[in-house]
Amino acid sequence: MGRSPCCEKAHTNKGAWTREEDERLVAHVRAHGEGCWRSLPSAAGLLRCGKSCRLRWINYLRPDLKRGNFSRDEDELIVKLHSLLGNKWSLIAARLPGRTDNEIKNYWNTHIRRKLLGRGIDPVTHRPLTDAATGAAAAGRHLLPLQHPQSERSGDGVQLRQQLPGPQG
DNA sequence: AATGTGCGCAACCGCTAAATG
DNA sequence: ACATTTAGCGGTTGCGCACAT
Repeated sequence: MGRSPCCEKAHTNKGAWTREEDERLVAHVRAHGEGCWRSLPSAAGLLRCGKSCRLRWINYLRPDLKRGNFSRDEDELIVKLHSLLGNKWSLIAARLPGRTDNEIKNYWNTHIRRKLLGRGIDPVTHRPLTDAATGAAAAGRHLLPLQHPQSERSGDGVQLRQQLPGPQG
């Protein structure tokens, strides 16, 4: 049958990573590369799920991460890309070197989304909010999810790449 | 100074497409 | 062709900190 299980269900740590765990993960990836996440935990001596290791590496430990505040250019680029791609954070992150999809997603939800709402712009459609929608947004209710036709999962925004700006730097 | 509240970030959860036997 | 697992993605949650009361 298929592959062997992803990770041992028992004896896996959860929650915040310790410094020692980080060091083990970094050392292992440096030595062996970002290969098979499934076998990485045992090979690196970590009591973590491979999925957790991958997330930790991509979002926090990768050496090419910028970290720190988003520049105004990055801010504007995220808004522009989001208007074209919708919540395709990985695609947006691919256009922002040194930034991760998780980081951009967090930044969007905590900063940009609020900023757009403050300007009376719907963060989903990037269009001016109607009075009714404004009321709903102000009340913190769920707006109807609006699919960006170009950003359907199947299409993956491939066609869009022609109209998108190139990677920064 | 103590308590309450909101925000930001890291990590987890659940799902899907792709890969594998 | 099918069943099963992996890798990756997006949504959500929970903790810790800063600020307000």
